Amino acid sequence: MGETMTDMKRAAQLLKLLSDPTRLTMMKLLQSHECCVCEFVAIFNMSQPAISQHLRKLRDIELVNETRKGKWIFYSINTQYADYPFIHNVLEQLPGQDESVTELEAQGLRIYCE
Amino acid sequence: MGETMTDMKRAAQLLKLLSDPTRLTMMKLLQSHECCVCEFVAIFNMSQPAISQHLRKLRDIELVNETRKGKWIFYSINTQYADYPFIHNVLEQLPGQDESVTELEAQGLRIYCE
DNA sequence: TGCATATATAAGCATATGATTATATGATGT
DNA sequence: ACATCATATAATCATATGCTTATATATGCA
Repeated sequence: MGETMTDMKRAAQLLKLLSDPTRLTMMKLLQSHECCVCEFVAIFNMSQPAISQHLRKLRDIELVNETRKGKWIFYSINTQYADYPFIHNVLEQLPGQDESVTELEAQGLRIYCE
Repeated sequence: MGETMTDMKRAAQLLKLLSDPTRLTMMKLLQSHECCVCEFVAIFNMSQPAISQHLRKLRDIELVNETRKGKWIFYSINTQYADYPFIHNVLEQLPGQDESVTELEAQGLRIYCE
C-alpha cells in the first residue's frame, strides 16, 4: 500500500503548492466540502483576487476541479490526479477545518446549490 | 495512530522546508545514513555554501542535529523533534535515495568515521 | 438592455528564496 | 606556528512569491 512518488522534483513541487497556509487549509477544507470562491474569501478574510490566485495554482496542475453552478464556481479536489495519494496522505495528518465551515454557516455565508 | 499537526501555519512552515528538491532529498538520505557536508556537496554537485545554507534551514528549526567528528560535521535527523512524525510520514512516501550513496562510495567520496 | 454579483486576469510592488563569490572559523597534520 | 581541509557566514543578486489595485468577463435578474 502507498504508491511512492517517482520523482523528488515532482514531490518538491507538490509540497511547495501545499506549503502556503492558505492553500494548505483550502485543500483540507476541500477534502470534506466543495467550496466556491466567495466562501473562501469569507473564511480566509482575504481579497477575492488573492483567493483566485491561490486557486489558480491548484488548478494549473489539475489538483482541483472547477464547476460552475449558476453564478458561483465551485472547487473540488481532483481525486483522479495521479499524485493525489501523496497529497491525501499529507492532508490526513492535518487537523480538520470544519469549524471554518460551521462558522460560515452561522454567518449565513454558506452557498447552497441544489 | 498518527498524531495530527496542531496548527496549519506550523504544518505549512514544515512543508515549505521540505519543498525544495535539495532539502527534501537531504532529509530522505538522512533517514538511512548520517551525512557530512562534503558528501552532500558531492551528491548534489552544488557549491559548499549552497549546501551549508540548506542545512542551516533544517538546523534552525532543529529538524536535524549536527555532530562534529574530527574535521567533518555530520548531520542526522532529530527524531525527537516534536513534529517529526509528520515529516517522517511525508518522507515515507518518497522513493529511496540509496543510489546516491552507492555512487558516492563508488567514487571513493564516502566519509567513514569510526 | 442594463445593473449587480461572482470570478478571473493583469500590472505593480515588497519581500522571500536560493544561488554565487568572498571571507572567516575551526580542526588536522607537519 | 603554518598550511590545508572542512565548514559557516556575509554580501550580493536574480528570480519567485503573494499581496494590492484596477479592469475584464460571465451569469442572473429587473
